[in-house]
Amino acid sequence: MKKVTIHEIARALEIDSSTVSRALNDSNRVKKITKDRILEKAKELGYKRNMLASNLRKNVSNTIGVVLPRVSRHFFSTAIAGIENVAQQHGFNVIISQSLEQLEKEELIINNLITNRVDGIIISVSMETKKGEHLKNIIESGIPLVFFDRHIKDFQNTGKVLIDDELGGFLATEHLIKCGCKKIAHFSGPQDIEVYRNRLSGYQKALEKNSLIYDKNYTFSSRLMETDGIAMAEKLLTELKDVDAAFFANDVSAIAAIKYLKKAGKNIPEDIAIIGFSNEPISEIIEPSLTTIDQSGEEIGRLACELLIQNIKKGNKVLNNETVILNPTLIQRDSTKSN
Amino acid sequence: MKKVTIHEIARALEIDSSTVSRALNDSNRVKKITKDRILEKAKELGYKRNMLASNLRKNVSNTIGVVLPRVSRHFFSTAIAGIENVAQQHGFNVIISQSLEQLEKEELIINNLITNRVDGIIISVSMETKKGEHLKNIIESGIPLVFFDRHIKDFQNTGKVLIDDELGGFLATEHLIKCGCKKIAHFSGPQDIEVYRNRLSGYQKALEKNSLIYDKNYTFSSRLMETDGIAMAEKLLTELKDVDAAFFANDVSAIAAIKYLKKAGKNIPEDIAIIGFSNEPISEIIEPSLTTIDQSGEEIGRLACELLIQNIKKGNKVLNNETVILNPTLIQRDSTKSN
DNA sequence: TAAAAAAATACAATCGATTGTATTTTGTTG
DNA sequence: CAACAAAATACAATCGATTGTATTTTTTTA
Repeated sequence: MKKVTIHEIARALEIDSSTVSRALNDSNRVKKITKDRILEKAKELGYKRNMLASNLRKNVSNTIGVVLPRVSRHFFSTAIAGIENVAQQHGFNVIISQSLEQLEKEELIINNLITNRVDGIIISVSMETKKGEHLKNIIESGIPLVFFDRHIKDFQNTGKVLIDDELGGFLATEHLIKCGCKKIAHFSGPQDIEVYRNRLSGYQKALEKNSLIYDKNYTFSSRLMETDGIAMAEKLLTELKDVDAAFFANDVSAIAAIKYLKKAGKNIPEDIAIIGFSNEPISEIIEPSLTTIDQSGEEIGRLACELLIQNIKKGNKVLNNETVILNPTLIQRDSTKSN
Repeated sequence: MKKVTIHEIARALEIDSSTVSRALNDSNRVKKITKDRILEKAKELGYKRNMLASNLRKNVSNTIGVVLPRVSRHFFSTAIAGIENVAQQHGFNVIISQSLEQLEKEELIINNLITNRVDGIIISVSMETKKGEHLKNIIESGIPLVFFDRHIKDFQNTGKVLIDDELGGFLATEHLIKCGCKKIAHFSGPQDIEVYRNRLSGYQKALEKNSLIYDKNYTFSSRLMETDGIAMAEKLLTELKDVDAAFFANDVSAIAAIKYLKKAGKNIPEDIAIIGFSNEPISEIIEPSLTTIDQSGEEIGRLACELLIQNIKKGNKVLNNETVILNPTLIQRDSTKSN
């Protein structure tokens, strides 16, 4: 097996390996002619720099770790696109890991990123992540951290790029109200997750502003998977017959509910209006197409990565721990009907 | 900033760093009592092993690189799930990179994986990848390589895990025939891509076996994007009025066509039966739900990873370069009607 | 209890690249 | 062309962990 190192090259040319190293890094301490000879020999031998060694010595890794619940969600995959774009522009590699909403997996991943000495971490935490003990390790290891979307409320010393979920919840709810709905149920996610609390709070504010009564018996929490959507639809058909609109905190559950309600003979939006959150691609395909809130994943990814790289470059200096908040937008489709 | 190394621990306990290293690796060359002292001190100081150093010394990276067109496609994200599962079981990390169907990006990624000394690579190549010069580098660097799904036909010295696309095309077409369709159009992808050629060939074989005439004027090629699906639907409404069934080589185009045809007043499957390929989640959501071919991404990922790890463990020995071929299955839904 | 065997620990080289400092070579100038 | 500056190159330490070998300590055995 090939094992070409700078020492191989040095030996072949009868020069010192330090000169080879400098030549390969295009240092001006090496004469042009020597440089050329070295580069040629390197190509000839099929030399590939060993990043492990280089990074160990330089105490960097040139790599950004991205941790998120799952890559298959549209919002996250567009965020990845944004992150990769920016990272590439600055010469960083990106490694992506999925927590699959499991805290234990997230801990493993984080530990792994730390031991692999990534230069920075961008994270959107799992549904099971309440406190951030494992995340504190990141800070203690001196690795810059940026949250995006799902964050931990009181976590200090990190940048954050968030969606104004309260505004999103508000927009969704007010839209339903404008459609003439009077009794609006809200199906939220785990309440120890900031984003879901905020969507709920936006829902409350919209009700309040429009003089509707907030009744906590019309608010539910679940993990918002497909099965949860079905369970909620079932609930709408039985216990919640007076409800004329439902605001789901994500599209997946909203769509599962729509399918179930249709099968049960309900008309959407006439009998019950439905609104989701996230603007997944399927929300456009389902019939009726789903009114939802768009979060601009690409932009959030881009901004998170820019903030992170800014902090990586600052080194030990005071980091930029600002919180950037993006505005979500309402995408009106056929599952709600404004009159 | 903290910078705890085994030497820190060694100094604190006035022992040698080699003993510390062995203790942390649970070697039986260290007395239980010493081990305990070391582990305790390590925890106290917040020690995190530096994988860069460890991997450099051991000449491994414990990491598998995965290269694929895009993580947002359902097939690929399920394949990732399969890969991650197996990798985790064997103690490997996975780093995922997207080529976004661009050869240039794929080359950058590969180079990067090599310099980062990953232990093995799993790849599904981009649409632009015809020859595999950049992939040869992988082999030359002694890194085991496994293709999955999209591969390069004559590439030697690698494992492959493929879908039997010809069978898939055959199943799809024969299903349409069994539904009583007589005139079946096929909308294929770029013909320089193996998988699409194979699906076409399965289509031909099914026609032949059932004594239907293959007419190449009823076969078309495109990149199978949404717009292509619409263009094909348009064609069905005008030039191809005698067609009573259409086999699309992916779901995205099939769904775009269904939407267009419905809008034009066609009944599916009565007026025209439609079948797709891939079993994307939307295919279940659209109305009528789309009959399609499932590729079992999870399994392909799992098998690819198992094969790769097998080869990684073999070290320098002769690798297992078998080609595993998986059978796709027909998922019957409402866009076709068997009688 | 002394010698031999076994266990525990220390020493030192190593992985491959980088980098501060020392030395040699080349170039410039009076 | 001697003297000095500048350029090019060599030397050697280093990053942090691992590991073969040497040494010390403990245990076993005769």
